[in-house]
Amino acid sequence: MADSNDAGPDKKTRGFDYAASEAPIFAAWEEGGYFGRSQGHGAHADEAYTVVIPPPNITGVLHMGHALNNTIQDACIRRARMQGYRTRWVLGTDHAGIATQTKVDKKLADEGVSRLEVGREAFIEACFDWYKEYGSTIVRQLKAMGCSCDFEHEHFTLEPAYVAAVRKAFVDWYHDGLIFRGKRIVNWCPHCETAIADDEAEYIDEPGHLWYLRYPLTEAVEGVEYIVVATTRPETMLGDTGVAVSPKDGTKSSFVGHMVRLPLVDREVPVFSDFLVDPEFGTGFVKVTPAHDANDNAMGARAGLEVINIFDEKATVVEGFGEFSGMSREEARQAVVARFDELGLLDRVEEHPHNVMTCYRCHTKLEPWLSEQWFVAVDRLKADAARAVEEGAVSFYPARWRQVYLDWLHNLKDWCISRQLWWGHRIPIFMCDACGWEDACLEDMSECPACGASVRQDEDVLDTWFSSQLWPFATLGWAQEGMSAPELASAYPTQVLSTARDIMGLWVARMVMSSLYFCKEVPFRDVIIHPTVLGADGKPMSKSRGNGVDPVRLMQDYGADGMRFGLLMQVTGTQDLRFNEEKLENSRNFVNKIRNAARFVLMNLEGYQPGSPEPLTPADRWIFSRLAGLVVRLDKAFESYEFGEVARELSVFFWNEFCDWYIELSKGRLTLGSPDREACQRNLAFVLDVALRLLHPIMPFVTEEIYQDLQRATCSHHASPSSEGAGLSACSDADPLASASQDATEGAVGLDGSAWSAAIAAPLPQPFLIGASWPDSAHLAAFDDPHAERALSLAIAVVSSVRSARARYGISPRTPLDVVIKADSQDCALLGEQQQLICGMANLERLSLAPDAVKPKASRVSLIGNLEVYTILSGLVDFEAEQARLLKDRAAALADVERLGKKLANPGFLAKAAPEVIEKDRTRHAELESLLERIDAQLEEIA
RNA sequence: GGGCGGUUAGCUCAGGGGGAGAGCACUACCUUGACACGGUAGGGGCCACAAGUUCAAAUCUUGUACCGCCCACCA
Repeated sequence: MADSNDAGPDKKTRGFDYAASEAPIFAAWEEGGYFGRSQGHGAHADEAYTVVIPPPNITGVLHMGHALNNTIQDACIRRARMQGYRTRWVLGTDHAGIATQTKVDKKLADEGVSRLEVGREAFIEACFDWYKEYGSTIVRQLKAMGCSCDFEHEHFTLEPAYVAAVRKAFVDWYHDGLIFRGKRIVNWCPHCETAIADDEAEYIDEPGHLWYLRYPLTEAVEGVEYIVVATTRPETMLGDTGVAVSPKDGTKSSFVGHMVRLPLVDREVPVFSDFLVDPEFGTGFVKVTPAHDANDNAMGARAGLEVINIFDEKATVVEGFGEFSGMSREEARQAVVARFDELGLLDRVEEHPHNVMTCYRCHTKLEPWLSEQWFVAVDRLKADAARAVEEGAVSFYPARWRQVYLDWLHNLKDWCISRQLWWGHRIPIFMCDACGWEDACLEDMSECPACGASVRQDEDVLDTWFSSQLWPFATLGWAQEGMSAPELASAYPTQVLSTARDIMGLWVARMVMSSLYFCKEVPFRDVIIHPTVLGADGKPMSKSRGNGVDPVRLMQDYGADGMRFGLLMQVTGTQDLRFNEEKLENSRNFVNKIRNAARFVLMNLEGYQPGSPEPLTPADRWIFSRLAGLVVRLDKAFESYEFGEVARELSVFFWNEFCDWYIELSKGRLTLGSPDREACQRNLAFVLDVALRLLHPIMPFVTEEIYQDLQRATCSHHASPSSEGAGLSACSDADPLASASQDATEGAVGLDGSAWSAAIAAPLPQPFLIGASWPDSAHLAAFDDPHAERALSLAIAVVSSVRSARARYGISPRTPLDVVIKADSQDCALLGEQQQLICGMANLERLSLAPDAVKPKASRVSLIGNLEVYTILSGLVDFEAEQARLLKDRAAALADVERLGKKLANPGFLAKAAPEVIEKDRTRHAELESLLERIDAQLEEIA
């Protein structure tokens, strides 16, 4: 079939059609109305929990970063929904100015027309067409992932309400003096013919040269007739209007105030000093070109230098420069250098690798270019944005991003917001050429309010981030109703924002700035900066590297659940995430394990009688206690957004505790006629039910599917298969939760019963797990049982040691064995309670326990803490192997005894260590010593 | 040039002041009525290096090396 090509060579292709099983579940949620603002229940019924999605670009398709980020958000929102918050995950896409314009440009070019030929209006129409055709791709992919966004209210940064919001923001800032027009150096892309923000520029390392040029002084200074400047861009000398030296450089102070005669252009320019000059670099003399370098511009402004622009918008030398006029940047460079050489003014040339700024879209080298642009003055805004974080109104996870955010703000300069594009929010500035009137207007203007002449609107559009910064509140009705919009009044600020670190400043900080200004409120409480997903080679995924992985393919191969779990498992505090597909195999296997465990439980529920879970056996008490502890740990991990921790806890509990031990221990109790079969059924159903709830935020599909089956299987009335949904209808009046809840209200229910119902029962029976309640750790705490946990861990150790003995001596698991355990009376009692359990799991004929037991003949000993476990080996025993094993154990024990002995003989340790630590080490030392003695005794017996 | 992160089993990575962990891979056994995308039992590591703090360091501090990311005005 089709999957044979792109599946890896060593991949086991099972061909399970995950999409076919997941899609109907998603459809059922959608029909059930779970994706809008949820109603809320329980303690948090009045609290809103809102998340806004970082709007994907309409040019984008789902990549691994999205997959991770949206899994994180969905996990948060699903858990919150289950906890009873009134949740809503706001969805939408970004018009992505340059990115989209580039795509549409290309599309038109393929059709043989240019943007300029079709005109502005038609071009924008073509962009909207493009959006309609491709913009929803990523939304479909989010659905495939199981994301529980509010799909019915999808936003777009160029929808009418959003356009109004952007316009209002611009007008308000303009009238408050925060937006101004200025002639400044911007990063200009001569290919796209637009300004590019600093953050949008990409740096590439390039081999280059440092040209040393001689500038003759108009009169010699201390016998020196010319000075030498070093430059990587000799062509810009055409626009030089000064030469700067460092004020710290005493050797050059005598030049300050003198003039040099600039070659080629016959211009006299002054030598002056400025702190920006690094005396160590080059010759210490810096040519200053105020029109073509940001630093030079700053220095020029301080020194009052003339600003001479030598390039037009295509970076071609403008008129007035003789032979150089009309040349490209590159031609001009060659020509200038050649002329200097001819004139004997080229001092020398050095190799000089350097960073050059390139356009992130077309990778043309950017030209620092003086042009008229609109700016946002950030000083006032950034102070508030910094304070919000300093005072804890916004928290970062992991916390160290806080400093990165503050540093970014600290270094923030005025923000160039105008772009010379067509696709985007057009700047709402209207100008009258007749009388000079100008204003920012909410409504389009056609005639001048001052003189009645016709007005024109600024041609430029706004930087995409200008609109993105309004995202959290522009999507909630701000433009129309301000802060009294229902969603803003009741559900703002949003709870958590999850994003990649590369847009920390670009987007996160700007949202804080704009929200504080317009809403007088932070936009979100918590910011999750998730790890960057890297390729298997540890490098960022990219097409050119070919190390990319397609999440859509991953969902085909591992299911959405498998991908989600596998991704979250790899989220650990701080790191980049080197994506490891093996982990997905692992989580797919986990999904399979869950399915099979559920199948086991379900196939054993015949004759199920509803009722409360009762911890009757040590195993029951143990698994209930583990479950109670699990919920506490999960809550803590979720609250600190430690998703890897969440995934690991779930896996250990479900697989290593529930499946490996509890289910195995249940098997004997489930045989027909077993006295506690019904209790065991209820307990299994209970643990499975709680586990499904805990797993659901990460693995929504399987858990929902099983939940449906579990409800049906535990439904006492075998309720009528209803007509709703595609086979997912629930028997709502007979699910285990409803039954439990009824039991509880009938009174006279024991502690455990009420704990169950309080812990998991929703106020109303929930037909879908997505709407069921999150287990309450406070109520489950009634199941906490350290005694049972210790008892089971002891029993597990005994069983493992017997199995180990079998494995070493090749004794079949089916051969029953006799075991003698020597233990103190306390442990004897503990193990005595679990005689049945141990015999069952280890397949023992007889198990005897006594404080004074002696080693039986032909037995193999294993020592667990204070226990001596003698497995009687009736069959063939290889005593040499046994001796080797004992010798190895002895060496290990001896090393530990010596180390601990030294420690305990250390007066410093005894004086300063915590008493409980000393006590623990003493105990362990004693244990080890007795272990050694016993090993020696064994060795003697064998020898 | 600044800042941050990483260096732990063959591989990918958790953990984190007092007995080295997981998954994969590997070895042996097991097709047992949930699951071979499985089970049981194993083998495998002076936790990058060096100094320091401490009674005690894989864990804290500092430094070094290497890998990676982010920011920056070196003409």
